[in-house]
Amino acid sequence: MHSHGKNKDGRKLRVVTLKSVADHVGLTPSTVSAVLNNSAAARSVPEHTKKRILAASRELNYRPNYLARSLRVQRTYTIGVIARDLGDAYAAMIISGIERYLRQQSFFFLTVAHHNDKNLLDTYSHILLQRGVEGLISVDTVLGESMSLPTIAISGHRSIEGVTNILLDHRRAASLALQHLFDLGHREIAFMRGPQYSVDSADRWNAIVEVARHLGIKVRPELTIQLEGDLSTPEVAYPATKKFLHGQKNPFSALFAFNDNSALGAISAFQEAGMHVPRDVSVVGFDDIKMAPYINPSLTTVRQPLLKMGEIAARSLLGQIKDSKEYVPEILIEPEFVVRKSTAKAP
Amino acid sequence: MHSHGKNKDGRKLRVVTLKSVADHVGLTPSTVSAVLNNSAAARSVPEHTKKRILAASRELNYRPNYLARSLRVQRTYTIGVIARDLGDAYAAMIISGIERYLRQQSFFFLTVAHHNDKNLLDTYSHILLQRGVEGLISVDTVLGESMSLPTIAISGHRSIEGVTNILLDHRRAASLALQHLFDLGHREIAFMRGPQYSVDSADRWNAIVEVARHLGIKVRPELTIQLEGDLSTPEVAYPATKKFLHGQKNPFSALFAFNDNSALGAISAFQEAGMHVPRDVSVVGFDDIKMAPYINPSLTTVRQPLLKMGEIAARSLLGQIKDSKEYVPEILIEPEFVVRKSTAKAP
DNA sequence: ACGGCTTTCCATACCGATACAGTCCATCAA
DNA sequence: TTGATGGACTGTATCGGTATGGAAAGCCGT
Repeated sequence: MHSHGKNKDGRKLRVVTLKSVADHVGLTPSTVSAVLNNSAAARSVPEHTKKRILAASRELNYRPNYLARSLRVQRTYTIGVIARDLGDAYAAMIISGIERYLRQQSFFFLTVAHHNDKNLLDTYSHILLQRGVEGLISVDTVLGESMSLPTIAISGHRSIEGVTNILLDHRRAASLALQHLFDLGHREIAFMRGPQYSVDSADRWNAIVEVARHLGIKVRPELTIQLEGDLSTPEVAYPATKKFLHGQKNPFSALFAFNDNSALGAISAFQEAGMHVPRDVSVVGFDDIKMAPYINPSLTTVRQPLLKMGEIAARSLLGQIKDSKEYVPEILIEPEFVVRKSTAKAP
Repeated sequence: MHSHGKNKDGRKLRVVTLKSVADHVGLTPSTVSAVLNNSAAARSVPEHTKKRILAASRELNYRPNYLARSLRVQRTYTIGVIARDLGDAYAAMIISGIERYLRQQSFFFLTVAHHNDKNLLDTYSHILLQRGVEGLISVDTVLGESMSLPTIAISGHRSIEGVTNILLDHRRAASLALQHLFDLGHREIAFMRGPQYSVDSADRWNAIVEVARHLGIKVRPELTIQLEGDLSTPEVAYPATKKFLHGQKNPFSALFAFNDNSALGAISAFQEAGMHVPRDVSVVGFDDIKMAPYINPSLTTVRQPLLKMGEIAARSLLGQIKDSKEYVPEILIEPEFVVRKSTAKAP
């Protein structure tokens, strides 16, 4: 049996505590603490004593107890991250971006996934609070009213007093995609609408409608594919597209998919129906996932800088926590457009 | 400006503490604590008093301070998850599986990413310890010697006293893939070798070599593609495969890729070189990522149940922590084989 | 009337740190 | 001799809970 921090008797192994360091140098915990934290009181401690303390602390390999310290100073250097699901690439990339920034700032994070369950979301918000997180980042999640902590919502799409919204400039995204298709001569374009639960869906859709009108492109209900289900797999779009194709009378020469995954599902369906992409139908994706250049045909898509969005969220949150920077209600992220081989001149 | 847990004067908002509940019912914190925790001492508290306390606690919306309680009882109900990178699908799926199990058990987890940096890994192990995690799960990471906590290594591939290794049965995986190719008539097969840093690489390779010998398939150095870099994108394999094809004299009719991503990169390279998959060359992947059925051609692959592996890791860890179950040195996970359209009869 | 037994609740120590007021001693000026 | 000053620490409260040995009050039997 392994020791697991206890000795053979099953008793807890004595850990190095502030007191043990103090005993070791023949001083009190107060003094040692003052020196180790280089606090105001440490000014009156002579250099040689400081050296002794530091040496002992290193020798004994002292590590302050996080719980005790946090309890005392009321800081945890921890934030909470709330996402729908941790397995999909969207959340994973954002979390990765968050991690990248937090790492530099020596913050940590607790992650929870609410799986579209309102109760779970509520419970988790409370538990995270209880655990002393100093701020929250939510990912593609509608939050309840007014959090009692600094909060950043990534693609939260709901303005809540005190919550900073980080969102992609969907108008610009729609504009990039549609202008590209327009320039290639496409006029009859099919569109995908994301599922209700994704808060990105509505904004994206509104932007599309607006930009389309501006360009004189019609958004026909018959040419609209409504998605339902898990966006993190092409599966979401494959059957929907098949159904859409079945008995489709209106001609169309392009599809603006909801994301790269759904683009992939749709392309599968098109190819199966004997349509060639991009000769017969052009397809534009959204996200620019890592695979996008390597699928066949490589995907023209709107790049959403997820890693960056995560980083910006973390930076902005810590700005409020550490430097008590004023909160800004909204941060718009600029998408890029990547032209590859899934789009071509309209036939 | 939002309130953020403080009132307008910037003073801390009074939180509901055990003491405030006690004051409210005219008892002491001890009594209230005993009742709320239904501890041994609560047996001697009469029913009506208990009711009063419970009611007050609910009315005031009392939530015990996690830090204080944890400090006292020396439990945090938190584990640490150590991965290389959080952005790639491999880690994301495993973490998702971990989350799924922890959720049921009301445990939480802190995540750290070491980015192949040995120092960072060491630092993080210590910080996680310091933060009182009750156990660790590492993902595709070589750990140092003997952790002082219950530890599960997913694809850690190194036997360390006290650490439970969870790993895919690579022999079985290789056998499934190679037997399939063999049955299709392939004899000259190209193989990919994963990068050094991934601890999965070596085991996988050894399994391949062994199974190949058993089947009478030659593993030629000239038909081996060594990968370096980020495994989470097809990019890792595309240039390597191009280079491999360039001036390749030995004929081959199939490729066993390192994972689905690299399979995708390789297929891209093949197609660009005018080779048709699977007519000219069959490709077998590894992992069965969500896209696998939807890429073109859909991918024949070894399915690695990542979600399940995460769950099993979490279950096994909590088994040791909560129920002090005996630790087992190794848990072997069975792969499945999924036949799709990237493999065909040898030409 | 008095020791013993319940019943009901409380005082206190403790977890491991930090913050701040206070003590003790030496030195120095008046 | 006395008071002031400064240097080098220490004592104690505190963060917000939990565990445990008592303690006060009432009742009972003899």
